[in-house]
Amino acid sequence: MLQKHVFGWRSQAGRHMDLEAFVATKEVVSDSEQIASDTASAWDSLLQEISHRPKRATERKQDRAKRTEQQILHAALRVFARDGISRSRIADIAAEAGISTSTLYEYYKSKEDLAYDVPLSHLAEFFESYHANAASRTSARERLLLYLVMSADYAREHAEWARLLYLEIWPSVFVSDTELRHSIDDFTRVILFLVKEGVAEGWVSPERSPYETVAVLIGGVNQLIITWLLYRKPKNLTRAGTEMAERLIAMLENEVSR
Amino acid sequence: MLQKHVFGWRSQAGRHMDLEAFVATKEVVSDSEQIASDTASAWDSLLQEISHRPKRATERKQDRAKRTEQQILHAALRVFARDGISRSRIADIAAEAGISTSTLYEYYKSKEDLAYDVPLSHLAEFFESYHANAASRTSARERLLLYLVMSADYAREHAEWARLLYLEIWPSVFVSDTELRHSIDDFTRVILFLVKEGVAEGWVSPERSPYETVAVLIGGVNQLIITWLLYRKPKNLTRAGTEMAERLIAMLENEVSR
DNA sequence: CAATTATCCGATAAATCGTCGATTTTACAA
DNA sequence: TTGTAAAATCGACGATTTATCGGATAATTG
Repeated sequence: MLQKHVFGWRSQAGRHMDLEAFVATKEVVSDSEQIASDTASAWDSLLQEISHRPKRATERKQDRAKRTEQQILHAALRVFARDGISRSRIADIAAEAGISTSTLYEYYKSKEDLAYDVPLSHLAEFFESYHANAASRTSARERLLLYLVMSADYAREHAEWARLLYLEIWPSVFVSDTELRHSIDDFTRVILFLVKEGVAEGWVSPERSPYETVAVLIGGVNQLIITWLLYRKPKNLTRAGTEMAERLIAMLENEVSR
Repeated sequence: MLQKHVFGWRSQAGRHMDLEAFVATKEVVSDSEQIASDTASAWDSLLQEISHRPKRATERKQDRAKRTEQQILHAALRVFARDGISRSRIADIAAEAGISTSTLYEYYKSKEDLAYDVPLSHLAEFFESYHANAASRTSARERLLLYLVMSADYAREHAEWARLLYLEIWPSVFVSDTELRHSIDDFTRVILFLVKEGVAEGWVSPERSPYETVAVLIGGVNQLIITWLLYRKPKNLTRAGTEMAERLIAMLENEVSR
């Protein structure tokens, strides 16, 4: 059981992207076509990396077990979203999944462990969904707009999951050193990347710290989502998310064009 | 024990402010002096209300007990901030406070109950501190700037408390129907009030939903604070908070002056 | 089909929460 | 000061929940 911690846990696969991108952009190039292509490839690598981050170290051998794992995750999401993590009982989740309590412990070593694994699959799905939709967008501005709009809309579509992630897990300190933390960090890395591209494209002020700009963007959208999750206001989250995203980007543009 | 829930709990005192403010501003007035005075009084009433929101229904009779209550709150803050709420043990908190576990239950009926009471006193202190500092500011713009800057700075000064509030409690759904939820709502009400004043003063766009504007402001500042709590970046939170606040307000101003 | 491994579960240990009655301390009036 | 009722404290104990372990059952492999 301890072995799980020592290795196999939190694989480092896919961590080489930064180096590759670094090498790629350091190549001596002369025409802007080449540069654009490099940037594009860095963008693809980033998306590739974040959607392929490995989920679990231990892989189940039997089909039945894979089904059980899915049932546990599904049941846990339902129960956690209904009762909140701290009020939820492992026994309830196991019952909901149609297995015994001890079987659940065969899959997850603690309630905390389970809670941190539940949001992962949806997060990966979001990244994949974004990856598909972003293919047609060429400018960083369009990509960023889509990203912000989609994150609000995804929360609306998967309210149980969003409730768990945004209201209970996202800010928690104790997610550190967790696969989930890496995925959450990935979420912000995408925005950071696009903001830096925005500077290159000339519609984001180079005078401002990109990190501060990221905080403004994520903060605004998340605050909107959290308010919706808590009070179901605004009624139409999709539209509010679009308006918020467009407004935030327009605000950034205003900073340079004056 | 159930009685505690039925009454005495979550006092409604101070809930009449809205009505009073409504009546005041509906008075027929002709000159702008009078309007300004009314607005000022509404502002004072708001600050008055939020800093005097009653803390607990049950008041301790003995000096020793009041000291004990303080010791519990102090110990709980330390332990919660160190271990996180869910990992903290009531026994540890009691030990840290120098009392027995059963005595602690004499004061708080559950760990959850305790966790939701801990942030209250600091929140009240923040409001009082702001109230004092805001006295010299006359425009809504200055008051809002001060509010945002002070909230970031207060988090820096009281990092343990901020860690508890921002990373564990603020977004939690289960704070609903709690005295704490009212205080957190108060926090946003102040900003909402100032945003609406900003529209009247002409530097906030009337085309935008005030609620959306509030989300942008709170979201940006909170995201900054959360990032600092998690990663201690940016190093200098006070300066970063000031920059963030000034930037956000400038962004709002940009929306109208073009 | 036998051997091996993976999965599942009932029984039970361990940890933590929360309660109760008895005891001590405090506030205060006489 | 002292008696007394109320307030506060605590140790012992019950209840709930988390987590473990060894064996039974099912799947896989050769």
